[in-house]
Amino acid sequence: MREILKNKIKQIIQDLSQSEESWRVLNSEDFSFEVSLARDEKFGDLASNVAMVLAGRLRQNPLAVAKIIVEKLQEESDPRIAKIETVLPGYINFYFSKKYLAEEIEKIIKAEGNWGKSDILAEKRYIFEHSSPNLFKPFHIGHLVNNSIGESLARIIKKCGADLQTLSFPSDISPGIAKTVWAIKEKGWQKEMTIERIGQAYVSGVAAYKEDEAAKKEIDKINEILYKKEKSEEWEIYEQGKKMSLDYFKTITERLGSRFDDLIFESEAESRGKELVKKNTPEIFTESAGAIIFPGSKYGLFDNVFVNSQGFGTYLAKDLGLLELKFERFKFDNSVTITDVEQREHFKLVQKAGSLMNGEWAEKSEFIQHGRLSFSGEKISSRLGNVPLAEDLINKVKEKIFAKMEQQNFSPAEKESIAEKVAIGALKYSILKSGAGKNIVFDFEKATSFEGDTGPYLQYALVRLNSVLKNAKEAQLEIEPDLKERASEIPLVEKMILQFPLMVEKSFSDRSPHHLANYLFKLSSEFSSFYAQTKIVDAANPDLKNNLMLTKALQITLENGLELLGLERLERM
RNA sequence: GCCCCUGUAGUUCAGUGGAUAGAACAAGUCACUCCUAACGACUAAACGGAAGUUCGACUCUUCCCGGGGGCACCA
Repeated sequence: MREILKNKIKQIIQDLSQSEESWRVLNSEDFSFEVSLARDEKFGDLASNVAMVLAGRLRQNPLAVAKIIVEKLQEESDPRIAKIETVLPGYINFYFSKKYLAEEIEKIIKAEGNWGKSDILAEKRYIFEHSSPNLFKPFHIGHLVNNSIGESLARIIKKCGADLQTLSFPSDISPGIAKTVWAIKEKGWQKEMTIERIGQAYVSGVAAYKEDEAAKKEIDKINEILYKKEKSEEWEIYEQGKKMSLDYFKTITERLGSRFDDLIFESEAESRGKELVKKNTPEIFTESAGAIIFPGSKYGLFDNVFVNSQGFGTYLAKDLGLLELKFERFKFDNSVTITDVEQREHFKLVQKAGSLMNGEWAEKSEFIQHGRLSFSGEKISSRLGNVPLAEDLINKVKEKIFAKMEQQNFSPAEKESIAEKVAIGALKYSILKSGAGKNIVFDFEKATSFEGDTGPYLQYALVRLNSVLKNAKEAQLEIEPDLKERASEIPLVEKMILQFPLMVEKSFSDRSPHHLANYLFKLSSEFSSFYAQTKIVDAANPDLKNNLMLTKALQITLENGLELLGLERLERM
């Protein structure tokens, strides 16, 4: 509809610039105007600033310009538009007709799971890399942020029509891993290795490396063994730990709702990256103090080591190797990688170095960042290191939900399943509701509160929608289109539904699901008001059929929306 | 020190150069025998500072102040 109106207005301006003397100035000039969603119900449904954009050029009063355009617009009537008005300082506001809205609602119900789909990325192939774990290190809440945003963006990109594959890049080789292997061996834990013990070993290995000279030497030796893949006791510990860490990674990411189409390991990328660096020295890289560095300072960045003086690739070389591996293994138009902001500058380096080797690599690769977490209020205890583990946080939230559900009669299994979905939903939503690149202040009380702008609020709205529809079914009220116009005013929530696809696209173009999250919250909130005012399942209500259609369309919108955020949908809670 | 990001109610966040800067939580008030109150209605409360560009700036530019990140062998 926006496009239709915009084109009509364009046509009018073109005609006027040919017929009217005073409009001739516009002829060759480039100007851009908008037909956008009205920001408030009072301003209609769509609004255009075209008159204000033109007024300056025409040296005419914006309102007068608006009136001329509206006059032309009204020459042929459109059944979809009920009213067009001009308002100071020069806006043109459009109001949808009831008929148009009823038709749109019907389309949504027909589209069902496809509602919200767009084709802005049709025919495009994407690979999306997120949730890359450090094997041998615990999956902490930083990973939770990466996973929540990454998973949601991946789903949004798919919804925009792209053919998308997901990828994760587990770190399975690094000095940190050597420290962990050393500690496992030292403690004799290889016989009874657990994921918990691996986490503890990482912490004590790191400490020993700093404080104990002898340990440092042994660890450096182990590091070499691991990089060179030498058969040894340490290598066996490593393999066992790697498998266990990887299984754990799969378990936790599946619990969060993610599955990966493929994994590329850092060890593989390391050897590839190292070769690349060596091959391009001294043309692109240079030797310095026994290491090979990329002279980023030549390009306004900074110098950093790609291959260290021991001859091992640092993570910069690994990411370079990964670039080559991606292009070798996958066919795609765009590759997106999401990492923590602390890596922002480093990826500029990788991208610059990559572009010097192969222009296509940099052109088709995009590196985006999510914000960091900090804490306020109650501290979440951490069993390992100083960052709380994702699992501990989820479980802590679950406890609060169990407490809240005490009075309700759910079977233990049902209770468990609801608590799990609500807990993960609460955490994910608290991450997704603010801009993806912004730092998040993680307040335990707020992140786990179930009131207001929260995941559970959205899930609860859906539960209510489902419940209303169930009641309607039991009362044998059919959901069917009714061409009779609504007797009452169109509720705001009905108009808001139409914005859903726009929010999906906006979330994609800003690479941030928060637009969708905020929209779904506003939609749910508006529905809650409607629900409080209107008894929907009421055979005596003249708008019964319209209300049932609306409820169904809302259910579809919220279901599809929650799916895109990666929140689980619930029948009851 | 240099580079990048950021600064909106008490708090946590929204806000395509345009119409009265929106929410949520906390505070205060009300409602609640009715499709699940994890709900609804209402009140009070904010653009870090200074210049500039513009018909018009929270939004763009510059400077200052505050917060975060990066700057050589960790990722």
